Amino acid sequence: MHYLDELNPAQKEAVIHFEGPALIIAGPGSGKTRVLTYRIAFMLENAIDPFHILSLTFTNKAAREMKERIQKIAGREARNLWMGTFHSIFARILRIESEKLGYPANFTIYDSDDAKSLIKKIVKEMGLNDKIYKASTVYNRISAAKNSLITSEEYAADSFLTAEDEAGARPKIAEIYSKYALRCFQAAAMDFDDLLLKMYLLLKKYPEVLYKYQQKFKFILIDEFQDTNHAQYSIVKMLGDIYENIAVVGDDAQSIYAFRGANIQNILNFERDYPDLKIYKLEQNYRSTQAIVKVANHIITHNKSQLPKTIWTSNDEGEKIKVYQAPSDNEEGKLVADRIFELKMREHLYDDGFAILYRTNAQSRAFEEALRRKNIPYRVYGGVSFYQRKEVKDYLAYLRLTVNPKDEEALRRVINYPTRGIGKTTMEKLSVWANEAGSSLWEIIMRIHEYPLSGRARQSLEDFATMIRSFASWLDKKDAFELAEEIGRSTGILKDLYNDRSIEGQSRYENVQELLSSIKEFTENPPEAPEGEDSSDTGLGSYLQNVALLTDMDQEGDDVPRVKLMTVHAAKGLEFPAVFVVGMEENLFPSMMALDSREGLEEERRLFYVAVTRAEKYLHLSYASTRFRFGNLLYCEPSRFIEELPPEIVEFKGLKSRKVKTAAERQADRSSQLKKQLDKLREAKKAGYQHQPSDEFRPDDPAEMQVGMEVEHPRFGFGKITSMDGPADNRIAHIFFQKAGNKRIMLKYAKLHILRKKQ
DNA sequence: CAGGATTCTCTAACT
DNA sequence: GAGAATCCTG
Repeated sequence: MHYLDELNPAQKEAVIHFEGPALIIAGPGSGKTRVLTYRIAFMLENAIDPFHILSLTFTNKAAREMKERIQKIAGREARNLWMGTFHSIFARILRIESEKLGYPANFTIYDSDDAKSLIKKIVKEMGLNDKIYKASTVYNRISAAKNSLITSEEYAADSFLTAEDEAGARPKIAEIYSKYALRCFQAAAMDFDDLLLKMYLLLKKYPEVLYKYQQKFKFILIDEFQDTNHAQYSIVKMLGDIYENIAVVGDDAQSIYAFRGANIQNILNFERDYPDLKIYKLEQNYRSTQAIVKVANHIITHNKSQLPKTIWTSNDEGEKIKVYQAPSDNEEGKLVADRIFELKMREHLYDDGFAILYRTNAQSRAFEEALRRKNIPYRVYGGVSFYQRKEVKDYLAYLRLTVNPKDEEALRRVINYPTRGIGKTTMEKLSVWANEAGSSLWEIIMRIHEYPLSGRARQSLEDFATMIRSFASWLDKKDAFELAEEIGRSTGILKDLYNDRSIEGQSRYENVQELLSSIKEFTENPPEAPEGEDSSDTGLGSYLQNVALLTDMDQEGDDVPRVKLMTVHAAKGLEFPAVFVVGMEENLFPSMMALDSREGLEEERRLFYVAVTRAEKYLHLSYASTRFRFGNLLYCEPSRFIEELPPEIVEFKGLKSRKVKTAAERQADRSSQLKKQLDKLREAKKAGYQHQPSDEFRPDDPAEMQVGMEVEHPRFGFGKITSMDGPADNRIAHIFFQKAGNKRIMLKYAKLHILRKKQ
């Protein structure tokens, strides 16, 4: 049978019309991957050169699997396809074209920890309050700018952005951004977002480079198009501008990355940008039972707008969807473990047929414990990933430094680990000199004899530099594994970790061993490169390029079947016979952060839709009435999403009534004690700091307030009244707070304590 | 300067 | 309640 005959008419259409712009709207379980694979296979069959095909996916795993499937149909030719994530493909091109941007080909990729740590340092150096300029806040702001293709210069010149920052009492963000960009450049490093921004700038600035890749990628395919952001779309649009052979596959109902700048509008823009666009709709679901499809369709109708489509299935009706209530988060864990055990016995499922999906990584704990108790093997995906562990990062930092000694984050991480007498004071001196000279720390160390530094510290620095350089001299002679082992030995980190015989110490040592064996795996089995490219590159540099963009999901599969635990986000694109969506509570799913806006809530609902549509046969939802969060016990109410389920196909287990609280009751809950605590924390977070009222704080009579007084506010801290206005019965004071900046305070509500009458 | 003790902070998702 | 940051002491 020819593979095209496996397709339904809609799928077939989408496969065989491979020229010109195409939008394939693919509902969950509608054979999207199959269409993409066959489309490429069909192209190869029709004499399209694989070197001319670029296929972009969201995970490395998806790319790898697709490539394998294409190889099965089309043969070896398939390895010449360019297939990968946006980030990894662009990183590859940027390495080739690096010198145009003034970067070396061996540039480092900073992960978000590296980026935040650098931002933190810059904030400190600028003498700013790190409570207001929190690394994560600043990072997010810079990241959003980059994903909108705004460089640091453009940012500083953009009056809207800077006005926003000033209104948020963070006027220095533009300055931090430009310093950050400079420091990354000096360190020969790019962060995740740079891989997009710099790629865009490269194509924009060098028409000949653009032309080269336009000619190379005559056919472009994009998976999960609903989750692309502005930068990604702009780049692809440029690349496809000559031939317009762009096929995108996506589902607006599964758009769950708006928080990262993903833009559903991209789908609409796409229609606008390509008027002769062909649209295909894949509406038949092959994955799930009728019950599950019905529930999913019903969920999504609560959202206001979406592209019209009707998902249907010819599968069996299947079991009703079950909803469980548990008294606490731990009980929820037990309950789910029990159900898994039961279902496994009753339906003869394997452990890897089960997935537990939650909203936040922190929720995994209760389930891990319960599964362990029942001896059910499981694996947690995501969370603190393997590559984020301290010992792994330390080890990798040595490897990074060997390849790129300018890498400031790597240098700082290991310059005194294991301890070699290079302390804080020395590092501060180095920083100052580096800033003065506008160069990297490494370059200062190279010329340390030109700087006034006393004997011991200087000797240590020189020894350190000699060691790193000796590693570097092995780069072309040893493969990644040999060199990594050598580095572990001569730096003493392997011994250091081995000597710690505590439980945690042993696990750290094991992690490092696992890292080493994954490096060995890489050298024995380097990822297949297209013909003509250096495919035998098993060196350290090549390994690091690979590892920087790996995620937890890309880790090797298991020998034993295991229950899978992950966030709903991580489950995108996956399917399981039995799915448990847990923690179905207000403020958790939907997340508290999302409740402020309609868009936020609708994204949560799409997320729920994604969770539900992962299930093939059995779908279970659960929630807990109490839960530990923030170290204290919270009373929880069921998620509004539970309320929205169609009652006729839902079974409520062990519940007195399926009635969930009314809006009024919900409002009442909102003012409960614990809620207040959380709200307070949230506000403090917004303001960027938390003021602790002093002991003698007591509110004074508002009538006494006058211009020029110094006052204390329980939240904003200390400040001075600069002016007052408003009618006598509603005086509004303008107060300049030392930390919070200017505020307008309504005297009749605010609690103010007078510190000094007038100066 | 190092290592231990203590305090602080954070819990939304991912490349 | 964990992990990081900071403080404290030898």
